[in-house]
Amino acid sequence: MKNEDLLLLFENSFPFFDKLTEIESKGFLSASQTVRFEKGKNIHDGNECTGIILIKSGVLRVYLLSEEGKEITLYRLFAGDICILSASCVLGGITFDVSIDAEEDSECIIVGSCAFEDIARRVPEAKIFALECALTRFSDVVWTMEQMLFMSMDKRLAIFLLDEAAKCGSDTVHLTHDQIAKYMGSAREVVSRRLKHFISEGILASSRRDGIRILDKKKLRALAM
Amino acid sequence: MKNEDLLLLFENSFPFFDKLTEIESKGFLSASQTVRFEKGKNIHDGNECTGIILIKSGVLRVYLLSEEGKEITLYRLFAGDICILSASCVLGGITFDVSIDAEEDSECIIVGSCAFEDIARRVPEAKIFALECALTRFSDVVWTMEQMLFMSMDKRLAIFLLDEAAKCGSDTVHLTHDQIAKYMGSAREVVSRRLKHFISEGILASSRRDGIRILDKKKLRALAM
DNA sequence: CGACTTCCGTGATTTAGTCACACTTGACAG
DNA sequence: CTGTCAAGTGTGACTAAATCACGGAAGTCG
Repeated sequence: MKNEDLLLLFENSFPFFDKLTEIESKGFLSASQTVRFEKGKNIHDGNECTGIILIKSGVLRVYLLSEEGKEITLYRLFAGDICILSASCVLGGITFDVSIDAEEDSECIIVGSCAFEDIARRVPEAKIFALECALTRFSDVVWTMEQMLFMSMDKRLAIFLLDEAAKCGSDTVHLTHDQIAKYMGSAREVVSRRLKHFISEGILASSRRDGIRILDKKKLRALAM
Repeated sequence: MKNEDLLLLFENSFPFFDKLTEIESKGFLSASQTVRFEKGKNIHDGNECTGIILIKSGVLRVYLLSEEGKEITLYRLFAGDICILSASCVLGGITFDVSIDAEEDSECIIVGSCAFEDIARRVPEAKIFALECALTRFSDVVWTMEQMLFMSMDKRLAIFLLDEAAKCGSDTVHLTHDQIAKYMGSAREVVSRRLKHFISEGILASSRRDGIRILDKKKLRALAM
């Protein structure tokens, strides 16, 4: 990637970028590297401080991982989004660890956390940006939590499928039951059974080749209410 | 409360306070009022923007409330703590609502959100302070979430009781089963049954008058691991 | 065509949450 | 010193969800 392109991208992605001195922005650029992750690959596992990740293309999944291997997806990040929790060391007050996987083949730019930390110390706008970025994720997490606690499996599944269909602009969702379970913090068997139930009601159709297709969006929406 | 005392309190509680001009700090003071809440009273219900709450004494409980009346406690605030989510309007990116109750008779100072918003716009340090404050709560919420998802009821209850005992510096916890259930996002019956189980194992003793007393801290700690 | 992997289906069991109702305890008015 | 009342607790029956333990189908590749 050419340096001018990178500069342009940073100007668009980081609102504080025009507050930096020439030296600072050069340092910022030189601490950045473009990285490709193939689908399914782990990007960050909570131990080291990977740095700030800017997603150029693809999808990243940010999740909690328990010692026993159970997962719950906190949120997902798409092209243009910025992942700040992979650089939690630059944020005072974050005491938990997340894991991050590439959900699709993804191209990202990683800004080393030290470089960012240095900027954040000197430029309040940069610090504010990072904190605000983290805070929008706070909202995502609370939404996930509310779903888990207050909604039935059927409702959550209906919401998930509708969301997913809307996101990829099609009525068909290409995900395995196991993936869905992990997004929802549930178990594959549970998802399978609920899906089977939906299919028997004529709401969905499913095949290995074609994935899960939504037949009756109205009924599904009614379930999601 | 005398104005000088309030000033001193603010200087100690808000690290950005010495960055304010005389006019700003006067405005800040005049937007503040001391309020007493009696035990059990609701302080904030998510709709209006109450303002920033500084706890002088007592305990506040911050929780999510579902439409059906189900609750989960996110965290609790004690003397010296600052509640920022009651002024979520000053934080960009917070899209959820919390409810807040006084868990004990509490004395608080409430700073009007408009006044704070005004300061935050002008003084980066104030904004950073508010965001960082919110972020430490983010960590609390994730911890709560991890407990709910990854731990058994017995383990969570053991952790809760040990925490509680440590907090009040005694081996006896004075809470009803219903309160405990609400802290843990569970149901009273479940808590009752698990407590009964603990009692039958000789880990706890319980009476209406004296509350729940921890007899065998070692066993309880083993359960909490 | 096997051999293999990934994904899915299903029953049995356990844990947790929900519902309905009865019992105990302590407070306090009469 | 009782009745009455509310708050807190105990318990069984039921449902939802998670977990365990399989076995079977469908695609993949040597």
